[in-house]
Amino acid sequence: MADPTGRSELGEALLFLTDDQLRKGIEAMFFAYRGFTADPDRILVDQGYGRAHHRALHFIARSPGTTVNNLLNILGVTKQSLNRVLRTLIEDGLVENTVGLKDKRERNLTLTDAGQTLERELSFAQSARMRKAYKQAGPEAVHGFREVLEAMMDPEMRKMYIKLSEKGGA
Amino acid sequence: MADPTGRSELGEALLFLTDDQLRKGIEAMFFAYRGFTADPDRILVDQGYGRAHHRALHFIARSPGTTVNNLLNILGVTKQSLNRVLRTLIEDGLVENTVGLKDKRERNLTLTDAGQTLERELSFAQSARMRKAYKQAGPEAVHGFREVLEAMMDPEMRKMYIKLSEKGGA
DNA sequence: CAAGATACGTCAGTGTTGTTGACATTCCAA
DNA sequence: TTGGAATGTCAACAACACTGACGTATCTTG
Repeated sequence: MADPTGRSELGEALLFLTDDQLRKGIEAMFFAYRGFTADPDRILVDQGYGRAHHRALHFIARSPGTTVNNLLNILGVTKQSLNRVLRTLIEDGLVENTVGLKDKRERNLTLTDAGQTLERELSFAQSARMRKAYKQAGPEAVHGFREVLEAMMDPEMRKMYIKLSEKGGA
Repeated sequence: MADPTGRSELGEALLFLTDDQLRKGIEAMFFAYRGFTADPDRILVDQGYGRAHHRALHFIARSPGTTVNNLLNILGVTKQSLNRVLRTLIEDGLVENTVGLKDKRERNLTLTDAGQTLERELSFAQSARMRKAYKQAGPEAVHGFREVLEAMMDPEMRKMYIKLSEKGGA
């Protein structure tokens, strides 16, 4: 509401769907995502890691004991790519890799204490920015924020997202 | 409003700032950004281009005649990195590079007809997803979406974003 | 048990995108 | 006019993603 695009012939109900509004949304996503990743990136550079390491740490922390295959589905990368990242994390003693109990083909991934420490540091940095943004925008805006993001996901990603939300969020 | 997190001891006013809510926001950004870039990426692969080419095309289309330096500030990469992208786009006849009139050190960048065609195709694909998400979430949600994203940007990025918004959006 | 499917890891090759370093051109100001 | 700053270009290198192929261990099914 209060949408000063100057084009009123469509009626106010659809003004938020003009090309200009959509373009603003696109550019907002671009610039915001840069901020979103900036703080963890700074920490990771010092350690010789990249964004891929952060993602792996995050989702292992989120689902301790998860399998490689599950992580693959969540992250949407190839196993070769993930393997490179996991290998360095295991070598550096941040992630532990144990043979599955039920199915010995599987590997269960967990964070070591050192891994948890780094993950919490990254999470804290990213959350701090998110908290500031949330606080500044207010609860209603946050609700809308998540509504739009959720509607923007591919269906399969949305399933993952909801599954994760339910797990931690009840 | 209507925030069913089940934890009421903090008082409803701050429930949207719990660690769990912040984590959901982080994961929503991650999954949504994948969707956000998925459609253009598919188109670009066929052409032998990447996401960097899309970004360059987008912001040249947005500010025809812009300089390399300006683009550098917007995109936040090194000039060498941008130059490689620009070179291929120029070689392929999608972007035109003319010596600056006032300052001959500068290069003014514009899209050729072919460049405009591709840029519109990419923009259309990305906008289509954004439109669907906007329509599904509704105008109020869209407002909140943009509020939060804007609050998440680094100050300098926010300046760029607002400057661009004003240019196209008046 | 034999055969096929599944889960994971690895090697080789390629492409995009980021980086640093070196350099040419142009502008501006002392 | 000369030196410094700004702008843009070329070259080499590193990080990280992808495809394709293969090997091993394990599970599942006929």
